[in-house]
Formats: sequence, structure tokens, C-alpha cells
Amino acid sequence: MADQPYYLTTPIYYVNDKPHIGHAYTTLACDVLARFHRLDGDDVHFLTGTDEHGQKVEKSAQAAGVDPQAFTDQVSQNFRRLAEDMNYSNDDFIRTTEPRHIEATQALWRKIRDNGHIYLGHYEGWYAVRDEAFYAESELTKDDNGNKVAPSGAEVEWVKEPSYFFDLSKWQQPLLDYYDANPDFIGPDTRRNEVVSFVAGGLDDLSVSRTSFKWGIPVPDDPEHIMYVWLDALNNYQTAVGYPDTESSLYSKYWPADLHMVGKDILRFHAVYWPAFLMAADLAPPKRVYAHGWLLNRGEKMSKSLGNVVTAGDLVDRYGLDPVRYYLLREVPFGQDGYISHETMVGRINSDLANDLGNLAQRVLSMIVKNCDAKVPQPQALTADDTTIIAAATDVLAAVRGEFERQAFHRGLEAIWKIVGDANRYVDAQAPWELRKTDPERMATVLFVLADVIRRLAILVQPIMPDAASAMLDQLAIAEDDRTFAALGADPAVVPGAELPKPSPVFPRYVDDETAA
RNA sequence: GGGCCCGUAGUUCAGUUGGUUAGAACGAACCGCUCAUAACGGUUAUGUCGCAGGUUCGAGUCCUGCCGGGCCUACCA
Repeated sequence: MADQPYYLTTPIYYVNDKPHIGHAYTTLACDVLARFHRLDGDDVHFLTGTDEHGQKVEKSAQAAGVDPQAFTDQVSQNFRRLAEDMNYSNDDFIRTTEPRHIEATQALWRKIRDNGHIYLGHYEGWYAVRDEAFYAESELTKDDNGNKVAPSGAEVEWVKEPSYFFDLSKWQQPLLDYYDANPDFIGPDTRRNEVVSFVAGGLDDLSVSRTSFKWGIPVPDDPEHIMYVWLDALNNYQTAVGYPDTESSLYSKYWPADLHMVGKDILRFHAVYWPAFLMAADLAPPKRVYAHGWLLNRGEKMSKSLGNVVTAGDLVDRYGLDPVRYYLLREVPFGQDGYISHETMVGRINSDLANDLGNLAQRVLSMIVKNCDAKVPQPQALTADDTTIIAAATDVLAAVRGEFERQAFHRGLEAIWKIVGDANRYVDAQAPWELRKTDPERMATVLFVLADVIRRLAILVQPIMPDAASAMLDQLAIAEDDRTFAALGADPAVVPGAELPKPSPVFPRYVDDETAA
């Protein structure tokens, strides 16, 4: 059970994009899982990074007057900064322009080619020179002169260029068999259904090289071609664990990946193309791909044209990092689209964090400092009420683990907050402020029990809110080594006699400027 | 056009293989407490479970049709 390997990945983000809340959301979910598994004693490898090849990058670099490598060196920093600002605990940050990735991806190409699954053909389609893009027949319309034009209005012409193809059409049945044998491969279920029906509908061979631009990984033995997008991008997951050295300690430990987290827009690449590529190379497909939904700004899709794009930085500046981390995973059922708004943010911060959890810690710690000489009190024999709540706070881990394994973060948090509620009810039922006058020893026991319940809650909440949880555990004088899930059992618990600092609220209420007056 | 999912209290959602008076949270009203970040606890209320049929002793829970919303995918021209 100890030291189980757990390898999870975010998508690699396209460097040409500016980081927005969607990137932050995907990586946040992974970060929470990574931290959870580490606390659970697993040997975690958590990867994120940037996708740096392609025509758009080539053009942007040109426009900036620098070569593509220098350009990507610069803009990939935007995503490294995001990782730092959001307190992500990734173990590696991969860039597709790194030598290790170029080497790994050419090796994958050779393997697939040598297995007979890549052939040379022609890529053809309607090409708009002005847009430098191909369009499907269905996207085209006719202008006044009867010429076919792209949605942009640009004239298109039928273009044919040599291209290597991957024989995706041959993988329909193997893929369907794989889905069938691995019912948890794609989540949530509704996405799984979509993918299965897409594959069942038949697959076309996939163009996997281009000659029309240069910024990419050269095709082995035919440098006129560069590899096209997905083969390059997807293989980052293998590169980072040492491919092509499949005997390496990293690869043999971490492959196949336990989870690829993706947005729903790129599910097909991960759930169809990627396992097909891997099977074609005699490699194991990942164990699970999970496609989450979109965050909608008050119900509207965020877009540049609407001017309602929210960045993680905007939210963190206003509400604080840990509250934002909590909010994003608690408010929206992961996997579905969901609204975010100032009102719901304030609701979560004030109700769940300030009033329920924060105030629980504050009221209990204040009583201990005032009435127990600022030391963890010495308990007497525990009553049934005491053992019940302690057991509940301990047992909830199993429920949370189960929910997180299905990426149901909101459900896991709900389960933890049920215990927060229990603890507040316990305070009221035991009324330690009465016991202070009537039965000081019982008061001491009640406060001890509460301190230990708060300890457990803080330990559980660490993956979501690392800094705030750490502050709570500091206030309980819990040693750094005693903060893993293994410490959720009875010992080591809060230590009677341990000196506690004067408590200060961990989660301040959010007060609107307008309503403050 | 084909496929998939959804439509349950003001709001966001749970409702397991069909079975007694349909649940939670937030919000609302009232009551209590006073340790605490004016926080906490208790009580109460509201639902034609999208609409119409059907199967069944019994349906939010299965079937059919319709209306409404979303997603995936295709095509005609």
C-alpha cells in the first residue's frame, strides 16, 4: 500500500496562449490529487508543461522579430509563473522544444513506423492562403462570384501536399475493445459515451506530418517533414518519464500514467489518438483520461470578444489563493460546466471557510488559550460523544479518497464539511463555556477532543488549501512530520501540554466595499 | 440528420437494482446560545419530481411520444 506510484499529468499548454482561468483550473485539480496522493503515502509524479511547436508560434516569433526558440523560452515563462502563483506542486515542467522530447518523439515515430503503421501519402483539402489554414468542405460558403470562401471570407484553393499518415482506421476495434475492458478509462461517463460512439462510427487515417512550415520536430529520415501537432504534443507524457528508455527507473515505475487530466475540448486526442499511437508502438495506454467542464463567467462562456475573460491572478488578488483554490473545486461539480461569480465566491468564503471551518478553529483555540493556560489540555476518559466525533473525522478519509479517485472534488469536500458541521454542533452541545464553571476537567476533555478534530480537518484539507491548513496545524503545534494521512489515526494526536500560540483567524470574512458601509 | 446527457424546493444539486410521509446545502422566517471572525446551534416552510400517455399491486426511478436545454458527430445544398 505504501509507495504506490502515481503518475498524473496536465495537458501541455500552448505557449501562444495567455494563461487564463481554464489553465489554472485544470492544473489545480491535478495539484490537489498530487498532494492528496503524497499525503496518502504514494510515490507521486506530477507533470505539467508547455506545447511550443507549430505554425502559430513560428509566426508569433517572426512578428516579435526573434527566432522561435528564443520566443518560446520567453513565453513559456508565463506558465511557469502561473504554477508558482497558484502554489502547484508539479515535479517536472516539460517543454516540447527540449532535446529530451525531440529525441523521445522521434523514437516513438520510428517505432510506430517500423511496426508498419505510418505510410506516405498526400494531405489535401481546401486551403486559404490568407489564413494559412485548411477548412472542411462544410465550413465553406460561396461569395458573390460563386467562388468558395472560408468563414473568414478568404478565397480557398484545393491544395495537395505530401504527408505521412498514421493508420488510425485500423485501430477502431482495438480501441473499442480497450474501452470495453477498461470501463474507467474515460470519465465522466457522458464523455465516455461520446468517445465510444465516435470511434464506433469509424475512423479515418490521420495526417501526422507537414511540409508547409518548419517549426516542429523533424520526421526521422525525411527532414522535409515535421511531425504534426498531436503526435508531438501527446508524447510529452512519455518523454517526462524517460521514454524511449522503457527500462529506466522512471519509465518502469510510472508508465502507464494513472491519469491524464484534460479539458473536454481535447478529450478525443487523449482518448482516441493517444492510445492508438501507443498500441501501435507496443506500449501501454494510460489508465484514465478525465475531461472536466468549463468555468462560465455568470453563465457566459469567457471570450476575448466578450471581454469577460478572468485570469486566476484576478481572482487570487481579490480573494486570496487558498480561498480561490477551495472555491473552484467546491462550487462547480467537476466534470460539468459551471458558473463562477463574485456572489457565489463570497458565499463560499464566508459560509464555508470563515464561519464554519475558520470560526470553529478560532472559537476552540481561543477557549484553550484563555482557559487552559495556552496549552493543549489533558483529557479525562472520553465519552461516547467524544469518540463518535473523533471516529467520524478519521473515517471520512476513506470517503474523500473514493470521491477524489473519481475526480469528484466537490463531493469529497462536502464530506469533509459534514464533519465541520458535526464539530460545531458538538461545541454547542457540550457548551464548554458552561463546563468552565461547573466541571473544568470535562471542559478540558471537550477542548482536547475539539483540538484533535480540528487537527484532523486541517490535515484533510491540506491538498486543497496547503497554506491555510499549515497555519491551522501550526496553531495546534503539530510537528511537520505528523501531518500525513497516516497521522489521522489516534496517535500521534495533539499533545497535551503542548504550548499553543495565540490564535488568529485563518480565513477572514470577505466584506464587499459597497455593503461594508 | 444520427447519437449521448439533462430538465426534482427561490438557487445549486442528491436521489442507489422501481417500494412506506421525495432529501442536502445555500437562501428565508422564527427561536436559542454567547466560547468565537455579529460567527454557532435548533425549529419551520415551500416541490403538479418538464408535459402527456403506458407497463406495474406500486414510478422521480422503466417504456413511448412531445416540449425545453446542453454536448458529440454527420450531411444536404
